Amino acid sequence: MNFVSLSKTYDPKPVEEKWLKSWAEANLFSSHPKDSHDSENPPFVMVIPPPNITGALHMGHALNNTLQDIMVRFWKMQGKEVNWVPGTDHGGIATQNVVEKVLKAEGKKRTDLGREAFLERMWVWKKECGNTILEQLRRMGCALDLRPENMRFTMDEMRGRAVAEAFKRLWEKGLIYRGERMINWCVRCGTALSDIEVEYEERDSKLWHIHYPLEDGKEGSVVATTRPESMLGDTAVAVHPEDKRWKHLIGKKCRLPLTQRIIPIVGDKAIDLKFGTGALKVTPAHDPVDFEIGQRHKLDLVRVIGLDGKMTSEAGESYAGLDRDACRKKVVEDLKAGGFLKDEKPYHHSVGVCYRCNQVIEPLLSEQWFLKMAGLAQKAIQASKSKKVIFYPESWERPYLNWLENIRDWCISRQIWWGHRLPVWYCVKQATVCQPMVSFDRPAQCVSCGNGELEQDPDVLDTWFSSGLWPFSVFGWPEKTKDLNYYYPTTVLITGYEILYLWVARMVMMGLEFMEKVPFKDVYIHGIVRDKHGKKMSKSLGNVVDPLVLMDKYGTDAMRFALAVQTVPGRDIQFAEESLVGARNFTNKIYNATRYILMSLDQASPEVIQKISHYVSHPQELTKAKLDLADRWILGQISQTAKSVKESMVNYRVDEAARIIYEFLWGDFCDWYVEISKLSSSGKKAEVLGIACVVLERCLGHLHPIMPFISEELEQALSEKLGLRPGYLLKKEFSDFQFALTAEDADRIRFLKNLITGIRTLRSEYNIPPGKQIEVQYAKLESRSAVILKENESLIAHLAKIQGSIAADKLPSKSLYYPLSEVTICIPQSEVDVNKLKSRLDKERSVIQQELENLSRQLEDKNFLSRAPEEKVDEIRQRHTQVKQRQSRIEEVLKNL
RNA sequence: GGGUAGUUAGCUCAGCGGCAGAGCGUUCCCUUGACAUGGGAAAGGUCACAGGUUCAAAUCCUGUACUACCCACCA
Repeated sequence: MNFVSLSKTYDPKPVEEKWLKSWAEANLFSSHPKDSHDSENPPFVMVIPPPNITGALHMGHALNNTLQDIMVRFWKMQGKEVNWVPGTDHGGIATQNVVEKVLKAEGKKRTDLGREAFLERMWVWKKECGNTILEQLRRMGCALDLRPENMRFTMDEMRGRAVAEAFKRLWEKGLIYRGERMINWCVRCGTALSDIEVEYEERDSKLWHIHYPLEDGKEGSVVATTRPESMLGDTAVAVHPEDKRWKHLIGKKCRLPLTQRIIPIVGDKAIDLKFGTGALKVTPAHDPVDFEIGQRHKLDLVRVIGLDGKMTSEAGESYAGLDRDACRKKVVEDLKAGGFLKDEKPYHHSVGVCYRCNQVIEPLLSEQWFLKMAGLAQKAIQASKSKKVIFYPESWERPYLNWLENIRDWCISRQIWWGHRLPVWYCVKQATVCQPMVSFDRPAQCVSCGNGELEQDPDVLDTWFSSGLWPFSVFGWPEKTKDLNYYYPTTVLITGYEILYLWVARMVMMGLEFMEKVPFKDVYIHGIVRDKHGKKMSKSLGNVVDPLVLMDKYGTDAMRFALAVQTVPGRDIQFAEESLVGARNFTNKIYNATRYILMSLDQASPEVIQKISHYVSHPQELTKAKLDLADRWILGQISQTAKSVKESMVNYRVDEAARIIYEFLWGDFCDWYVEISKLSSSGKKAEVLGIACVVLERCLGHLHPIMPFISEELEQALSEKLGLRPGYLLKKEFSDFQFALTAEDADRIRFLKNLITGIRTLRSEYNIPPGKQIEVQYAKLESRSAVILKENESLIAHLAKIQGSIAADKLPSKSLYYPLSEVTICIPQSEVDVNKLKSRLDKERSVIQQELENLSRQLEDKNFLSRAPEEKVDEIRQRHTQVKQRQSRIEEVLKNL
């Protein structure tokens, strides 16, 4: 790129395209396993949370993958062998729903196609959607080896075998069982769900009070319910045994309204005396609590709601076939007509809904496959308590433990088509007699009777079952592969808190069960990306932002930076597009700073260039050169920055790292050093330009994990200009460079910055044009400060735009004054607005007065002097001296006005 | 009902024992030869509230209020 002739603003598009192509061609992101695991220098390994193939990636993915890519690039640059394993997830119900929606638009249902044809459609979808996702990951600059042969998919052959093997082992261990239980049924999706796949939503409804008369028609009990339609399946009324209102009824029978059924009134301690009427209608077939009560009292089960959400024939002639909602209306009407409805109160409560389609969940009794969790959870709890798994931030450990401690068996079977078919085979001839067989491939014959006609269980596994195996299935488990040996366990998992239980906890359990090692050492939990008002992004709210659009508009680096700098571990981001403007401006700043340095290099002689490139390759040599204060300062700053950035990165504080680089690059480097460098004499040029190049190059290195494109572009342009061997930043080895700023130098810089700012403030306040050269007098200058001023005369002149300066013994009259601790700055003027000057100084006086009082109080406090650390006391003393000096200067000026 | 996090400038958020910070927004000045996607300067704060610990609290502890989220079988 020709920086001199090209535009003044950075254009990310061509740069991104260029490097994406270049990185892919260089196969920069692949990893190769070593024969043995080196525990001294373990590889950095991460498996991607495989995106569901439900559509395009959203901002959550952008954040997740930005964070992962930052860690990957960072550790790669630290010289680690890095493997970031890419893949996608089949996404079970979610994906099936998406394709069903597409079919619906064509006027078809999945049942019209049949299982086989439908699955074909699913695979077509998988291919398209998978490619879209790949393209997005690529565009984001993710350092993933996305070649087809390196891609994993939860439903590819290898992962399929892993799933079947895991199922088989758990089955043989007796951890998987089949049974009829109360499960969560999604009427719309037509499948069972596990407990954590049910979400709860607050809804406005009613609480109906219904009179259940006694058998003989006399006054019985009044029950309270939110689900009147379920009364058709009631087989008892339950009251608390100690409830004075109702306990006399226990043992009696009542007549279930709208039916001919006679049901008992039972006493059960599970009843909450304070709720509703204190009497509960018991529907054992359609409510988990009622089911338990039913078990305790040996009640009948009457199923009135079918799998399709319609009332069954058991509901009675007038209701059978009605949709559950319609039935509710009719039941309420009928109760009203029959005089049974005693009350109808507005009621706000939470109802369970399907996490994939938002429809109300129907709890019902069904035969399903379950995985026993207690033992698995116990090991996962231990792993966390013994710090084998560490959460960042650690506040997520408790919810994780809490969930595991209260875990219930996992319903793993789903009645959908898209997923891993249960590896269970039945003998067609004698299904009830012969043993079911568990195997990935179709067994040749029935083990019990030798019959060859076998049928596979129609159910598929919960999509999270295969996800749970991901950290080792990606490496070829159950085969003992080289990959598995070298890469497992992985280093860190980076994911959002919304799938802590669904996924993270399951991976830990499965990893411990099958690999006997935790699947990852660290878990970095990030938040979700919300809109600028703090609302969750959703299609229905219309507040969804497409990462691709943002990348097009502001550049990928800008989007990545904006996300990175706003991400505090575990916390949500309120994301406003404005934040991208700031990030985009930052890319422009970096580009222009580099452009300026390249332009300067253009003007340098070949000898100077050679010298500079020597410095860039051997920065330590700079310390031997004759350095000015500003040179020493910026070298000290970059050293400090390097240290801080690394520390933040190691602790997953990507936001801190981003902020540190931003502040250094813009605040220290551009605003001060580059400006200062502009006045360097030609004799010193090689050193100053050399320092600028060294500092900039290192800064680009630190920036690379966060902003890979622009850093690569500028670094390579710089290398080229300096005639250095080109190479990717990712592979670049920066020699260790440390330069410590002395306390004296730090103090000198502080003084100079205050001085320059002071002069600028006066200029600004009194509308002295920035370009106008003025003269400054330094009144009552200390001898030490005089030396600093003398040594940095031209620097001050340049930055504060002053023409000349003289040291004065007394305060000159008719001046603008700006008292510092060490000197009083005076700008002589023909006309001075004394009142304005006075009011500012008065204000400063009161501020400084307050500060001085605070400092004095501390220094007079014996407890402070004896108990505070010595360096703290020294610090306060020093500050006290400075503030005191400044105060007396302010007083002096005020007296003179 | 239990738990977790948050409450700091107009907005979005850092800071988490030792001078209250950044970005955006606001006001003023500036086309200076990297950048107006820029430079310089300024205004703006009872760090939610009440107690406590400490020489010292925005920061640690306790409680209160509000907000958000998570968990739980409130019919």
